[in-house]
Amino acid sequence: MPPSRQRNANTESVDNYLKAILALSGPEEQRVSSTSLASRLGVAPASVTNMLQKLASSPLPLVEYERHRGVLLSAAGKRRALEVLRHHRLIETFLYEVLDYPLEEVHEEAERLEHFISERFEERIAVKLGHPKFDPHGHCIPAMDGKMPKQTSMPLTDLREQGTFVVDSVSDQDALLLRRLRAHGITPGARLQVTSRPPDDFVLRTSGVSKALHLSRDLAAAVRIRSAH
Amino acid sequence: MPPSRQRNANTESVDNYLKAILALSGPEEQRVSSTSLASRLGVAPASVTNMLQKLASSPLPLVEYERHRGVLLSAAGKRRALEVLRHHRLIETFLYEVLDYPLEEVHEEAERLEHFISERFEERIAVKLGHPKFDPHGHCIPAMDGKMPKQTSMPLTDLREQGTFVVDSVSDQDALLLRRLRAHGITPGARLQVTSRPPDDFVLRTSGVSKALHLSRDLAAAVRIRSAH
DNA sequence: TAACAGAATTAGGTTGACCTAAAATAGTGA
DNA sequence: TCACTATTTTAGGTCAACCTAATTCTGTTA
Ligand SMILES: [Mn+2]
Ligand SMILES: [Mn+2]
Ligand SMILES: [Mn+2]
Ligand SMILES: [Mn+2]
Repeated sequence: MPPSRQRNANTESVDNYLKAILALSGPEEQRVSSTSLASRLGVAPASVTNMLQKLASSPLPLVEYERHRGVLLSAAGKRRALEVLRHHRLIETFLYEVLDYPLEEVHEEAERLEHFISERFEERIAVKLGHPKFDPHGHCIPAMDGKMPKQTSMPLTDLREQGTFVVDSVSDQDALLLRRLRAHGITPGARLQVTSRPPDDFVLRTSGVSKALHLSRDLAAAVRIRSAH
Repeated sequence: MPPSRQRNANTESVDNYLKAILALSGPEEQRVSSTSLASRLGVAPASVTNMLQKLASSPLPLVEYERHRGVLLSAAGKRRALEVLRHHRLIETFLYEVLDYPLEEVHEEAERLEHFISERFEERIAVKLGHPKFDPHGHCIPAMDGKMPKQTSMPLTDLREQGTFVVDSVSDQDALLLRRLRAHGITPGARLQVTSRPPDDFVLRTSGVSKALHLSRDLAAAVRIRSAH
């Protein structure tokens, strides 16, 4: 038999599918289409269909799947997805806080390691970090029991009015965008004064800086904000 | 194409073969047989033959292989094996020093993670640890350029005379043995007074302890000693 | 309501890493 | 030197995770 490294008989690939479904189904837990999964995972749609059929028809199904109508995580699938997400975000925090990684490099490393650390490793870095609630991008870290508070932030690009806000989080998906945001002082917790009428244009002022700055749409799309309490 | 995670197109499996060949060929770099590899790696001999043929016949061969006469690492193969061994031992040291793992648990975790950390991760933990020369079992850590000082220690079971020695290193292969050794105070650096005529019997006295202790042969085989300078 | 576009699935590969069983080879000692 | 045994290799699988190309389904729009 081939070696089963994973405790739950989950492979790296399976975990990545589950995480992708969790991310794409959003807070309302909508069904996720094969194509959206394919494009997020960088595989062919046919590969997705295959995998979904397998995940749905195992003894303990990880997804609910109906042909032509997309997938949803089952209870077991969601549990596992949150476990992997916890790994991911704890590792990111660890790399940033303990190993002094630059913010834009933590994601790629975490994307790999999340699948291979033991429960002991997870627990040890959590203790070392003082059981953090947020990762360095501002994303919240699922608790050990899978609990995660509801999102209260909104995408900067959804903003319809001027005002002062706080950067809630930045997307970890694109290292380049992330570096550009950081260069502009846009990191979680930073104060943002939006001085133009979105969504056409994003003219803002950050914390101490007097010069206004203009954000391109793709940069703005990577930022979530909340009211400046 | 399947995703190529590894920088050198080396897979986890290939790395494990290279490391096993390095370990089994010993300081004299003797040829290694298929069966010894099979038993160390826990795979069928036929699988080993297959893999060796592949490793030997790639554009940049990682091993020198002749049917029925065993394998040797090529220069490239040895370089890679030492790189992975460096990962392994740095990770062990890191788990022990920074994450407070018990000694007997570091090996298993390192055995997995060694294949998945980046060069950046390697460099960062090395810095954090102050570029350590030895892992917590007392094994020496290959330098970045692959250099490693010659072994000067000997197996406790090779001892033919009484005397006082220092524990050089303990084997990391068996967690249970390791725990028993630790319970007896036998850890790298400990002083050992051997009071019986080996190799029949291993009666010893450790550092502060007055009571003599009798070591079984399998425990003794897991210990390497050097003269108490 | 029929046709069509786009989404999704099926059919039929490939590749890596393993397996078992059968065949071949090499070293040994009668 | 010949036969026997232990080692090693070959032959012919499996399984996971991917692929492309062909086919089928669905929701919309003429
Ligand atoms: Mn991943
Ligand atoms: Mn993150
Ligand atoms: Mn390994
Ligand atoms: Mn070690």
